Amino acid sequence: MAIQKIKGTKDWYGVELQANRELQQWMRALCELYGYKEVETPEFEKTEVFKREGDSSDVVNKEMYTFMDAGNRSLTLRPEGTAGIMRAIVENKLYAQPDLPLKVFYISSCFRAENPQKGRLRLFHQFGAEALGVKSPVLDAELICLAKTLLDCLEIEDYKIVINSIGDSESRKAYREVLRKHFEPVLGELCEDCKRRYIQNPLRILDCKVDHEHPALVNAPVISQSLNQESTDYFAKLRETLTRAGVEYEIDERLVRGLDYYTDTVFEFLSTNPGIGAQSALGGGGRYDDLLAYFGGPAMSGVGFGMGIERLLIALAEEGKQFEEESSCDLYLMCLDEALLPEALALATQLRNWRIRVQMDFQARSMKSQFKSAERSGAKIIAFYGEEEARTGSLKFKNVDTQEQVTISDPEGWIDQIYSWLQEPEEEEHEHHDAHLH
RNA sequence: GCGGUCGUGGUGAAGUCGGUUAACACACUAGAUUGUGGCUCUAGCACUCGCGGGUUCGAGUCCCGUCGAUCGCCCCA
Repeated sequence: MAIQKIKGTKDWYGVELQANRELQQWMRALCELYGYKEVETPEFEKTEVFKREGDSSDVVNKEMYTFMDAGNRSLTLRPEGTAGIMRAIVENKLYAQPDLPLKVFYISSCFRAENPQKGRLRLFHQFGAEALGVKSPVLDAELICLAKTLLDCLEIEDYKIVINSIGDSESRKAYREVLRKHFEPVLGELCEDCKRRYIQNPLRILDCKVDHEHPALVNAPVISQSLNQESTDYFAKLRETLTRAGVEYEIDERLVRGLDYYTDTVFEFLSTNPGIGAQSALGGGGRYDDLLAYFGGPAMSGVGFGMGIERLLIALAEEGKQFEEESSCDLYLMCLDEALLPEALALATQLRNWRIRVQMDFQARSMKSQFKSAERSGAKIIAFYGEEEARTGSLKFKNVDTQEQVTISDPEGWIDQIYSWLQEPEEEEHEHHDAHLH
């Protein structure tokens, strides 16, 4: 059997690749607008970059591609963007700059050993931004604005923003205990998953789908009651700032996120389109107070978010937003005699030197076949090169839309003719291949 | 990692209780039409049904395994 790609990976080509690139252009353009600079870090790092002491998240504990190199060092393919960025910031002392916050962004591939499904691949792409060195709810809000603006620019409409505060690590620890106490009496009535969550991470019981209606869940204490004054004020300020910025959001007291390093602010961008599948989070992020220090940097607080590029693509497709396949050819050169092929290539090269996108036939096939190829290429102009033209040192041009034909012997004249035809905007739609995203 | 569904050409797919030549459509190639396409007509286009094994006189059809896709769980972007 033919060799197949690895499960959960994807080959990119055609319109989908084009759509992906277009997305990335928007990301870079917006980050420039917001003053975030691009950073690129290696695809793999020492395992301890991602795996930190006491980390309970699945992403880190069971979904990493970890292997030993020849020197018996444990290396890991990055499962998320933030950790590598933190390491790079510390290693290169990027934090040592007069103007804080330090604002960076990345577009990178990530690897997670999960079972694939819609919106979840083993090798996927994340766009993320991080801002370090200033702890302010206003900065949290800026990041949310950046992510929101991206979705708006892409014309994604079916989404909502949910936010929450999970407080500092002490508040969270306290809340965990409150929850354990709350659920202890009814533990026997909860599902198997919840019994496990009770031990591992009681916060997760809150968004259980099975026990959703259990009175103990409905009446569960909310985290806001466990927050200290500082965190409560911080969250209030964030809400105020978002409202002032015209950002609509919901508060979800049950929003807890999968990575362990978050403190205070957490947020998610959820697609509300029914076609998105079970993996409806387009992006998410939050504040982290202790991450930079973990890597040996100063005790700087940061905020960041990540967005799944593939998920954005799915959301766009599900909302019926299509990318049009661009024509990649201006002129199709028809060569009518096999003996003239070398000369035809010379002509094509000459035209290409004038920045005209030329495709040509390499087999001197029948005119009919060449016309078909020309049509498929999307070229607005066809140039004929056969015995007659070779004899007179000329080229015959045909305007595909108007059927107009002229024979021109002077190369300067060729260029003038081609440019004049190409610059005329053709109103009539000439078979624009509607490009679906999948 | 676990569970459901699925796997036939370049594409969409038909294939009846296992029965011998794998339908149909689109696309593609060639010709009708030897320097002007998009219409029409004609012809061609799957030594083989994801892969491996088994049952059988006979398997695309049944069984087992495996790989992959898809949907969901867990979890996450």
